[in-house]
Amino acid sequence: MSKENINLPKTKFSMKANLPSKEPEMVEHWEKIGLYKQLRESRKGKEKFVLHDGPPYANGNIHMGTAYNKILKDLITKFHQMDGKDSVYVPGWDCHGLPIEWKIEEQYKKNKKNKNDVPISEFRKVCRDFAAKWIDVHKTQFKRLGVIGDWDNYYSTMSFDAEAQIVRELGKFLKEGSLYRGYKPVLWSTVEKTALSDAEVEYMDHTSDTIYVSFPIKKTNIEYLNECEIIIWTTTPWTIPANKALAFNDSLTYAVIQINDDNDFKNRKVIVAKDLLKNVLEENKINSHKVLKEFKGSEFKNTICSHPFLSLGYDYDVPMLSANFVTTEQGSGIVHCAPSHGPDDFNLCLNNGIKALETVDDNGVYTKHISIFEGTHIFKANPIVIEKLKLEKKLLSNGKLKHSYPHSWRSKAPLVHRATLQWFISMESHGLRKTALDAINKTTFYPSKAKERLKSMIETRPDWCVSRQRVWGVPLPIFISKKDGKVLIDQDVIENIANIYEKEGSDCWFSDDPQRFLGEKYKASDFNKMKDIVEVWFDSGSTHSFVLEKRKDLKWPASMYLEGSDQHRGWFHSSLLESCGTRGRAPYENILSHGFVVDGKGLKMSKSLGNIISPDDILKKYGADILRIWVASSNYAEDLRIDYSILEQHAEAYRKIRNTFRYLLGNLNDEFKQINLNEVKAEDLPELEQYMLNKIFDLNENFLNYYKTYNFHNLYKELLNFCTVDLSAFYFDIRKDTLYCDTKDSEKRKNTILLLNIILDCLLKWFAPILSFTTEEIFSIINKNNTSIHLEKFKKIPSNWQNKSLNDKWTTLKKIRDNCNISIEEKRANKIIGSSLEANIDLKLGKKLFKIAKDTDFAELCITSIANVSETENDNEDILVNTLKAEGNKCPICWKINKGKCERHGHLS
RNA sequence: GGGCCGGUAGCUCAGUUGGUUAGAGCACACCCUUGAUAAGGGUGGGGUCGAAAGUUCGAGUCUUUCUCGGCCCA
Repeated sequence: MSKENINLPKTKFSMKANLPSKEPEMVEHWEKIGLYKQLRESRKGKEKFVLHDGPPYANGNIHMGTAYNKILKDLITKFHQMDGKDSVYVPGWDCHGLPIEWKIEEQYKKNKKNKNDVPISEFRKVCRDFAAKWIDVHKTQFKRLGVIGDWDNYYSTMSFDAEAQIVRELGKFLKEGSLYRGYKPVLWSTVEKTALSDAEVEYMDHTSDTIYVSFPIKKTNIEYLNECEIIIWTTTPWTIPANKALAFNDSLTYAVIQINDDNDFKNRKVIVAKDLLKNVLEENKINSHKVLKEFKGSEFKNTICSHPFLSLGYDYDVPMLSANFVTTEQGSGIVHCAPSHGPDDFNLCLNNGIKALETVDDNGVYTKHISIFEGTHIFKANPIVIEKLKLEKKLLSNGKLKHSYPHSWRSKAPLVHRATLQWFISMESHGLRKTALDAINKTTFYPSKAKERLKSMIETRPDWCVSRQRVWGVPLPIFISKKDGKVLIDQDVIENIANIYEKEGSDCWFSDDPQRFLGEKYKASDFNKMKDIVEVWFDSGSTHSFVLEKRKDLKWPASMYLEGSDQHRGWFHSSLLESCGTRGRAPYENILSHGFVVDGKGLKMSKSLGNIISPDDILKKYGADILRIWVASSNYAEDLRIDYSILEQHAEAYRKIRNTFRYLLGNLNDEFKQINLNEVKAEDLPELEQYMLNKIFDLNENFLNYYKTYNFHNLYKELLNFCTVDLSAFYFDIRKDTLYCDTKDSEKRKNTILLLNIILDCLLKWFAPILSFTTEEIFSIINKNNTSIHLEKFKKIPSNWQNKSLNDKWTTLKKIRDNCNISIEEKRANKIIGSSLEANIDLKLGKKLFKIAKDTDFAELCITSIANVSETENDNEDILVNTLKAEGNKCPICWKINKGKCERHGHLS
């Protein structure tokens, strides 16, 4: 008998995917048909879902983290779009900032060019071109991942309208009065007279003067602390004149000791940490001492000391403050704090109401705030400080220490922490912190634990420092009166500047006559123009204003912000503060934060570990759809593991899914027929088909629930299991007989074809957001009109497909089927049979089960030649299966073994 | 060093308010099939739930400590 008499599957849809070569063609196709535009038109007027893109930095090739982020965004955008919404996605880029500035400076260095010889506006032009170049590179790379968005009308923080709007936003804080001037320590080079960023600092060995200094206790709640002196140790004696506080650790134990040696400190009572006592005694060569008392650091609360230079006019209080940065690594366990000269010191003092002052000027010379030392260079001050401490009998000892110390990369000069004039947005003056915390409570977080993370950061963060002493950024639009040092606050000036930027960008701030920005109301000669730029977090924190609010196709607030969990301190944070400060609420309704991409063992990717995988590697080897499966199947609430064995697993799953589609297309001979689901008369179909409709209904319910809660890894698992368990191993396997061996006009076969059409339709749409390329490939086979799967909607599944009692019944039938398979397997292992069609099964069921299963054709269900079902005497749930070798001859068409004629095909045995 | 989060089969993930013998798919092994064929089916092995201690009649689930990892901060 020839094969022409049976209906074998036939399809153009190849088993081999060839994604790396096929996908780029699809990207072109989407571009050619103007898919993004069509998507917008197809949902005109519908409810908007706006996922506002967090701008990646326009620098360097994309890595796994960026690829993950963009694909996840694309999944979500597509899910909402297919759910019928107008799901708009406008990609953006973050362009200003130090990393680019730094890259350009490096290029200059290579070409022996000096940044300072180049006009700022020219330098900025090079930065601008650099960012633009990387935006182009990124765009191509993101499109290759299958990400659909408004690539032609992307946003960037360096566009003229963005720079203009950033000025307007700053203007709001300025007008309100929450933007203020203050001091903050930065790493400063007194040689180059400039602040340096972390990237410009190199650590080298340096020999410092060290001193042990005593601070007499002036006021205390604890009796035994009276008359005692606190001992501190420092490697920067020149900061002593700037001292404002002392820091201790609550949890450390401290000791009061009396020194008996015959020197300045004879009979004086000093305090150091117990764990450091031995060390202090040795270093200060104290030979004779007595421990008088031990106590917990927490007892220092409310203690106030006086400055060692008290008699020289340093007559202010030096409070003792609790700080967990105090350790017993070295020193005395109590740290001297000069808020102008150390970040720890600065923050601790700031939190305790002690403001930093400008104690040292650009050149490294003490200012008028430091009496006695005014005019002295700090690098020449150490011997003087030591000398004066000795005279005041406050110096326990001094010495030298060679240690790692920050130096300028260029001049190699040692750096110092120096308080500099900076601009801050106050968290308190206008209730910003409270507004932000309220806004967090009104936002939904995925996963929910992210809420606490953002909250605790907002609760404890200091005022927002928004100024930077750099050039590649939006200049702070601030003028200061020469007469009284007051900040010029005038909405007209702000608007004037913004209008200028809108036309030509912000480069002109550095080159043009200040009068141009001030307008006619003020005289430029009366004002100093600020040279600082705005820190880039303010740029990106303002994207909601110049993207969401300004563009007609978007909405404010965004439906969702989605970024890696590091952005709790970054974009989620800055956007929240900016928006709460200017608009009183968060610029987003939902936040989704995802973990970090790590290797297969959970370690972060690094050059030294050699575990880096680039998106490009994966695209070349597997294709974007495999990467998209990885994104969909991973749980973003945790870190995202990836290595080649994980990818191999997903590639395997992909093949399974692909073959599921291939079976559907093959048996439909690529002739898909759109079924109106509401017209399907479920009750007229065989039970197996009814059961499958019920499965589709259930799956669809789960699918929608999972998608609406952004639970993609469970959603994908459901879909995959449906393909493997319900379709491939069950429905498809059972219905092969009907599809291949029944005539085309058989009702049963027609019903199966109906189901295949329905399943193909649903499956294609369910998978489309994830397998963007493969579903498009299939769609192009069954739709000749040059359109796209992504313009479709999810199918609405009729509720009458749900059939709980039938589902229960078939769960039982499947259990019986499992038992049959075990029995068949036994005979197979014993070489009595091979194929299951070589078996007949004799099934004996307990009364309960018999009642359920008596009308079921187990030959069909278990793919055997014959199956008998009978009842046992028991009332229980017995399942007794006896598998026998089927006797007779094999029908050449359906391969069933029969003693007489084949029922369907009539051939003689 | 500090804060937060996490660790369930080789892998990706389930595991309700603490309650039978901790589940699924993939991978693996063996077998069948050769009419989904670089496919398909069946059966099976595999886990001291990161470690230890505690609370409890009972702990993957609660508490503490430790350990490993990630993010942020210093």
